Amino acid sequence: MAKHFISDIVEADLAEGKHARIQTRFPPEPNGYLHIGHAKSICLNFGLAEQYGGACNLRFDDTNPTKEEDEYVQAIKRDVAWLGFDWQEREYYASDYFEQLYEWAERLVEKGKAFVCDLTAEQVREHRGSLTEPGRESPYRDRSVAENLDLLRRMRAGEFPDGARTLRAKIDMASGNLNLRDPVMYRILHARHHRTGDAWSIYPMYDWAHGQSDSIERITHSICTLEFEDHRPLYDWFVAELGIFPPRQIEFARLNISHTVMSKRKLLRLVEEGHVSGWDDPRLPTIAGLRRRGYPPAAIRDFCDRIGVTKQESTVEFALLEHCVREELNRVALRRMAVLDPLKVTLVDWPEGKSEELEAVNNPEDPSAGTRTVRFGRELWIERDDFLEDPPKKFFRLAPGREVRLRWGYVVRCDEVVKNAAGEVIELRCTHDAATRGGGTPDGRKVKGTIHWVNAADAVDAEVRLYDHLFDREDPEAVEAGADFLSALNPASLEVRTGCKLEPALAAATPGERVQFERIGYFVADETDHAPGRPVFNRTATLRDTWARVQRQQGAE
RNA sequence: UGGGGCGUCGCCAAGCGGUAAGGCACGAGACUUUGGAUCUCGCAUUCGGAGGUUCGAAUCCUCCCGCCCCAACCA
Repeated sequence: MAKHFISDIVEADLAEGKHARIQTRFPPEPNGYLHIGHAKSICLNFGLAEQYGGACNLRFDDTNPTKEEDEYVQAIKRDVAWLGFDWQEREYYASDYFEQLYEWAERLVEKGKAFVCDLTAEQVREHRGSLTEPGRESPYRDRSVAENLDLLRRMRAGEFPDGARTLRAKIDMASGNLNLRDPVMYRILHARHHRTGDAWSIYPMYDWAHGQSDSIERITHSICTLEFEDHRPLYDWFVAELGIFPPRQIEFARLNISHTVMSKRKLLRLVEEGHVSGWDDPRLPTIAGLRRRGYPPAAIRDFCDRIGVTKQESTVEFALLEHCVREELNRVALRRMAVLDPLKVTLVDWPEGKSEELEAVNNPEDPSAGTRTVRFGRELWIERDDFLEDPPKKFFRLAPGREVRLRWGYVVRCDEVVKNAAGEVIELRCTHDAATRGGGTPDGRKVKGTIHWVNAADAVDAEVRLYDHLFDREDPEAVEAGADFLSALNPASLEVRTGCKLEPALAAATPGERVQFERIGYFVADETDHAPGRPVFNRTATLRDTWARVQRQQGAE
């Protein structure tokens, strides 16, 4: 795992003997699905624990029953496990600590450090002051301990309606740090909680629950994102007033990636307004989406390792993520042949009804992946892009009178181009060189081009989904004045192809299986729609395409 | 105009007073039965700016500039 300022801190703490072992935690709120930004935090927290011989807890920060659901905790658990991390029996919930939190709240009231406030939400806001002006103290700030205790107990007992009162910490209304201006600890909420049901009518604010939850779990290094830096003095204040175990909070910059959005609010909107098919839409940066897109967990972990951990706000190029995916898949994905846009080839010198079995390598990067047999016959499908009637310079594929090698098959020459009434090419009539079986050229001649193909007699039809960036620009927020990020949606982010031709081995793929379609890209059998009788593949990433670059250069000249 | 944080190559990111790592991207070449992969080579005389300290500064000091976060009974 990479070295960074947080691992430096951990190493120093361990070296000084400040801790015998470290304890971290990943604390999601179960109000949405996890995305790759969370993966950065998961890899960091679980990674540090693993690297330094500590442990990492999975704790759900479920303090707001109006937004949280069990569906989300299930999805989060599945995603963390899929990423390759194990929290063992350490699955905790902030709601498990509600009783302890409440006891501590009474203790602060008794110490005169918290009070029940009757101000409305709007009045609290008015009293808070502004960024440049100090706030004003609540008129209820000096209630007696006895009255505060009585009111707090009645709040808990459910005697008051939602929003009628709050419990507030008594700190400093003049602080330059707004978080210290008598922050709310409890609000009245008659809402059913996904775990505690109707047991509570008051719920702790995140700021009141988080630090204490860390303390209860004896978290040595409480790692969070930059926006909580201002909250640290408050967390430290609570812990000091309570005299409980003090976790050390360390903040790092959250992950941003180009061409996509990462905020839960925006993701929720894309899902709810139907701009994508759901939380697991393969175009989304959600863990579920990346999984369905075919991204291997190892690639995501590698990515999180490479981007580093700093306090610098940054946006990582999508290309780096894609590089990690390709690197992993290149190593492990079996090669298969599939034709996405079929053009018929007939070998006129090949006997009708005759077929041969050829041996094809499964993965040139991994000899242990072995070989498979592919059937070759008189009629074949090739990629329409692999033929050009009037080829430009540097085009190495098929053209009238030209030779090309059919991968693992024979070298063939195009003798005749058949067109329909509209003038479109509908078939190529070719001859093969019998001496080139398997693709070799015994006479030593160079055949520059090699193209993929599928035998028409046993090709399997399939649906293939081609994905591209969900947004058409690096920064989806960089839109015309008055427009929002939805106007940056890429209309071509999904292209569904049907009637694609697959070699038979692909029809047997299991959902979630990742393969390389030779010369095209990496694909995955869709985890929910793919079935033996109805193959459906999603494009994970294209292969690097040097020809496309050459074309761009030629076009630019 | 209050508080907090950050400014090193197109994008990430090392560097912690001794004279700018690495990755991605990009470009050139080699090799190739995937125009894939792989391999070589190139890519910041300069570290937001200006002063200063020092034999020596991205690293220390001063001032300035820019960007981000904070005024939910959200997290």
